[in-house]
Amino acid sequence: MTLLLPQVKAETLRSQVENQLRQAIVSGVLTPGQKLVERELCEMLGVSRPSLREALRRLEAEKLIVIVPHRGPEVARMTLAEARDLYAMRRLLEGFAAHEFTRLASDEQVKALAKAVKRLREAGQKNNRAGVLEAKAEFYSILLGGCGNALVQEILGALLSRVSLLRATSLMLPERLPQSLKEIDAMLACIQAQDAAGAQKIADRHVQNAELAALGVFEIFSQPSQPGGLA
Amino acid sequence: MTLLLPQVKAETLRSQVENQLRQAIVSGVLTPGQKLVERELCEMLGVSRPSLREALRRLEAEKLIVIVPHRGPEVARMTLAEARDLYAMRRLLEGFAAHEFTRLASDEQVKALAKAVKRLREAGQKNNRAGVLEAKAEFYSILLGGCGNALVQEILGALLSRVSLLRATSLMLPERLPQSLKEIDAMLACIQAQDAAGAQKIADRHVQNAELAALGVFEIFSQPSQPGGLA
DNA sequence: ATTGACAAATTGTCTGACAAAAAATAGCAT
DNA sequence: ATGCTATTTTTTGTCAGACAATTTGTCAAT
Repeated sequence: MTLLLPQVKAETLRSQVENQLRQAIVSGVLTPGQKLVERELCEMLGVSRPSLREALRRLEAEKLIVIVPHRGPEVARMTLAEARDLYAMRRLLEGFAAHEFTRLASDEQVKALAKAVKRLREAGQKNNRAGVLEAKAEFYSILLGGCGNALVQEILGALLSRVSLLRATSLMLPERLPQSLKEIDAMLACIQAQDAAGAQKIADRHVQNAELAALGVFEIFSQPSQPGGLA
Repeated sequence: MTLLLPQVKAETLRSQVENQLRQAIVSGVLTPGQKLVERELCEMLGVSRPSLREALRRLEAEKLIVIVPHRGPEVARMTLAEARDLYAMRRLLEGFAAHEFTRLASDEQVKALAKAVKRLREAGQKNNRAGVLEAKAEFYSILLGGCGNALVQEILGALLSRVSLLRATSLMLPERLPQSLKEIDAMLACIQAQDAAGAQKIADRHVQNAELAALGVFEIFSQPSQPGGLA
């Protein structure tokens, strides 16, 4: 009789901690290079050390944090080389996803994608930052969900999380959005025209342009990575 | 004065446990679907539950094990669909690696690759199973190390671990080795001839053929996945 | 055979503890 | 004051023990 709407939690405490920390990292509340002290996080999140440490291990495996033995965890920092590698992977994987989506997606999925693009454009015109991010997430969700390969979804999802370790990306949005929208429109057109190769090429170039924009400001925001700075 | 060869451990206990379990899984000592009971593993490895559980979380993030809340961890099983997705990724990533290796590798790296191929062929002729696996690992290590993208190395490494969850791969070796060697030889030839596109194409086809061989025997070894078998 | 209640086993989580390593501090010599 | 060394403090790595919640296994009753 006690079952009207149970199943509301169903989530283990550890996974909640994991999600909170992940969210804090990708949203920039915890910044790259920031040291994470276990005891502080425990108090902050209201959990015990074992639960916290298990969550940290997951995030470490995702490369969102780095744990040096006996020195503790800190939010991962990305070097320029790592950023380049990451964008190269994105080009490969997003190109693949666009190609396969074109081949395999149902009419409904294509329509849903078009709808997401429309919402993206509207949010962009209104300068609605949160709306843009949301619509973009929706766009990726549909694209990856419809490309017929769950692994791409999994891997690219992890990569996109890591992208947020570059402070550049969120700052990049304003200027590049119009150009970005044009590229996405072109991609959608190819998809609707069943031009898989074209969609792939555009997706590839889209990421390439995003890379140029992001890495362009990389130097400016370059964190004091190694203590080798000379006078 | 007590320092002739310290630094032998330098490794945290948790990471040792992690490595031992990973090794046990990829080598088939722990078989897909096998239930892993925490207490048993603790006794077996001589560590406490917290250390073990942290190691399990890492392996869970690598998708080598699955942990269902309140039901505990077990060695991951791969469905046919997952295997297909995985091979599609391998085609993409190994093709990319071959392409970039051709472009970027130094003469020394190309020579080292040729040497690894030679060792692979010799081990194959002697029917030396362990030698083949070792040479193949060496081959991949050089290829990925020389492709100029550490991320590919990281991701493909994880994928190759998962491949061993298909019992097929190790059993597949005997018959397909000659054909496999021919393909690798051809790839090496393209690399030496600076034909990046050719090397990529061959790498792609190589993985495709491996997929056919592996998935061909998939049905035979198909584990009792879901309890939905009807009479 | 199916169902249901009960018992056993296992996981999720917490507390407390301690050695070892790293970081911070103080003290000393220059 | 500056730089180096030694000591204290902090933090992590690891363990033991405990307990509630949940799943799994057992067994009787219909």
